[in-house]
Amino acid sequence: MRKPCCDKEGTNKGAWSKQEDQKLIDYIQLHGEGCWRSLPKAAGLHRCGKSCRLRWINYLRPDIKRGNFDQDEEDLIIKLHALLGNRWSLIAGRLPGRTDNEIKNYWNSHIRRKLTNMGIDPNNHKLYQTFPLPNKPPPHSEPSFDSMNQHQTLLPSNKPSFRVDDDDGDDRSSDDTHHSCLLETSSASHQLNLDLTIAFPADSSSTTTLFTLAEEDNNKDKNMPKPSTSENVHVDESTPTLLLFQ
DNA sequence: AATGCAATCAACCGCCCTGAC
DNA sequence: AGTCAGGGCGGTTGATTGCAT
Repeated sequence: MRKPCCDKEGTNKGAWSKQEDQKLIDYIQLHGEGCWRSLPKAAGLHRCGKSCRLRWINYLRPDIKRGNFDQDEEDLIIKLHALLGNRWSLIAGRLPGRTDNEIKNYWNSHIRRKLTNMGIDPNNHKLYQTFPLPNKPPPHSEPSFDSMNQHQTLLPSNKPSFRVDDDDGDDRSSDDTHHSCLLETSSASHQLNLDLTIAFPADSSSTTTLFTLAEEDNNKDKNMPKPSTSENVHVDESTPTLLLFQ
């Protein structure tokens, strides 16, 4: 039986106070990161070590970039998500100053809905099927592309007439399909402008193709869950995957 | 002004991986 | 080889905020 990561009794939970933040900052500046389990006691914090780690990594680190995501970042997230799926830490690794938690939240609150409204399934980055459902009107009025957002770099040239599945929110059952767009070639996919010659927001020297990123991450990321057969991100030149990224 | 609802996001939870022993 | 602790990750929750009625 696994021991809990910390003693639930006597530990604070919920929002961090300024004093707690300062204690954590002071301690880490003095002793550096690491040893999270013992850190709270040493720093005089009544917090779980994991909570301290999260607080530091996501909010207190000096190199955290706060504020809204710009369009380049958003485009990059979408493209990386198409390639990597919900591997937020990997995606975050390509966005300097952004954390996995922040990107995950941004994805779930902004991008997911935006793609859905554009007629793109956020889970697999494919256009929704366009055949109409008999006797079933669209769940709500046709989304207005103009009202959605200013930028439409992913926009297909023609918007779909119907959406089969609204799927706004429940993605739990579709994990297996994260990379399905990488594994098949549909005419719809070809309409997506997934040009990779994008400008990286912070580090232009890292301008490279996602093809390269995928290989690199596959090689270096030992933590990456073993992909199921349908989830394999491995880039194989024989697959149609690259058609999306050429 | 009050209320209800939706959106946002900080934080927690539980699982998994890795390395040390 | 097996066990355990530490750390990392993705999914989910819940408090807060903003907007519509």
